[in-house]
Amino acid sequence: MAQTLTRKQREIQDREQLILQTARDMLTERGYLGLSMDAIAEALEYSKGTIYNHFSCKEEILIALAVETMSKRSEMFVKAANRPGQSRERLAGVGVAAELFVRLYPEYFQVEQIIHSTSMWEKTSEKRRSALRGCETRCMGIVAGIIRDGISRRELELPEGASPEDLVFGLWSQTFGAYAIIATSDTLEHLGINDPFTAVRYNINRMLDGYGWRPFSTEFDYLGLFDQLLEEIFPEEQKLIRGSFAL
Amino acid sequence: MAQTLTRKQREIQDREQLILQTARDMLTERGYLGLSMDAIAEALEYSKGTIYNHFSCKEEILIALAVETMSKRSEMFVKAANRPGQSRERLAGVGVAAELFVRLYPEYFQVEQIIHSTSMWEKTSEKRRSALRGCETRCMGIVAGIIRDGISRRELELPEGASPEDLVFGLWSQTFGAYAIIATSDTLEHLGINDPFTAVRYNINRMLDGYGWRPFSTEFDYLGLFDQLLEEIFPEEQKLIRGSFAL
DNA sequence: TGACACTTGTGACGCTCCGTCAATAATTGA
DNA sequence: TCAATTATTGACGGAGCGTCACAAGTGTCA
Repeated sequence: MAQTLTRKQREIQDREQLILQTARDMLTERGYLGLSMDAIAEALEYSKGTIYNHFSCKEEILIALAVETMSKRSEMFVKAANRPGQSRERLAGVGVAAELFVRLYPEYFQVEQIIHSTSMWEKTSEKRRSALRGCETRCMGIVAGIIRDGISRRELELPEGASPEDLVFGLWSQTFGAYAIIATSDTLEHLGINDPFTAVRYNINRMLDGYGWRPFSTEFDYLGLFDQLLEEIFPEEQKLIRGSFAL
Repeated sequence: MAQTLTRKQREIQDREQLILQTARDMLTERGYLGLSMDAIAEALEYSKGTIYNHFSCKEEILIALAVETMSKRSEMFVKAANRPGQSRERLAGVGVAAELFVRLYPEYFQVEQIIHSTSMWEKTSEKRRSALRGCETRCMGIVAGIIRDGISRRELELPEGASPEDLVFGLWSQTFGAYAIIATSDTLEHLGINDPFTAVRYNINRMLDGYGWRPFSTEFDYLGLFDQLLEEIFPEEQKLIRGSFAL
């Protein structure tokens, strides 16, 4: 009985994964408007009611997808930040993780923007919302930790009145903004931006130089380090994006 | 007859504005999901068909709103860039315009994100799409122009392989990302970011310092200049946001 | 002025999708 | 075996989009 019960429960849990996977595929292939509860039910050959037993509304599915993906992201951040080295090198590792992430999960930016922009936020459960916030906080915490490490190692001094979080915000906006622009503009080339990913790396290095974070990008080849870290920390993931440079 | 015809045409044109205004209000008040064609028709006491004579679908209204707003933005950019002075000062003026813009039209970020994220882009007319791209290009061109001016005045040298557009991209991502985050997170304080707008100004200055754009922010009080420019270039608009600091 | 062509406005209609819920089927426990 | 509990179903109501045949309004000219 406990046997059967758990089997059933396992079955249900597996189905939840199945639903999410189907939803993710639909979202990737046919966009937000192509994602419908009826379509998911039909694709999985379950009735709509069953889907609703798992997720109380469409938004719950979306936010669940976001949580799934974001939690992968924070794992990648941890992995990168754990590599020993100078503070700014470690931050470069996190940068690699961030860039790799958007290449592996380009649909995430779609999901995130929809969640935040369509006033669906309120309809979602507090549990999932806080899970998502948790991932966000964790990612930011990792970066803030590296910054504090840099300060204590005297590789970086923040000016009066600036908190590590302000710098985190700078890095966050820079990357988020850039990746969101990259993901939503079909072409940046007509604007004269031929290699946006490199431009992001470059601009961030300039900002860190401006903060006086040593060694400066003039003294150390961070751009070279990037590729090196990519192979070193994420050998598996790296394979997946080989040759898909242009996004 | 020409008389009557033009009166009618004027009437129709006025109605177009009325529709857009109503749509904008609805969007601001009740979010994207609260915006419906039926609701607009009812609010204006016209039938739905009449609304559809103006805009062939909901997305057309959204993109029309975006064009309207973006064109205001590019006007503000022009106004700011025309102020004489050193290149970096002039860029600061554009920064003021950009910040003022998001405070005056916070709903724009919602609209832009929806347009790009819901696969509605394809449904809109090429005419409006290119109008929107035009505004975008214009804004970027202004910034690129200032950068080129800085280079020719020898206040800035770009490193090998970097184009002015790459720096424009950095400024664009930084501001876009920051404002998008500000607009969609209900609170940044719990993350330790108490004054995000100042943080943006600060981070951008650091990036420009990193590029070696003189005078450096250590030599010149750009943060003070910001407030000064706000009063000088946009005295009218400034009044509108008085006291609404926190967004 | 009145008949005719043309433009503009209308709202019922068909369709799709969301989320519900009473009815039905399956599973469990005794 | 059978009653209680739990899971599943799909018809249904409701909301919104976009269409289209028809109605109302406007201008033209004899």
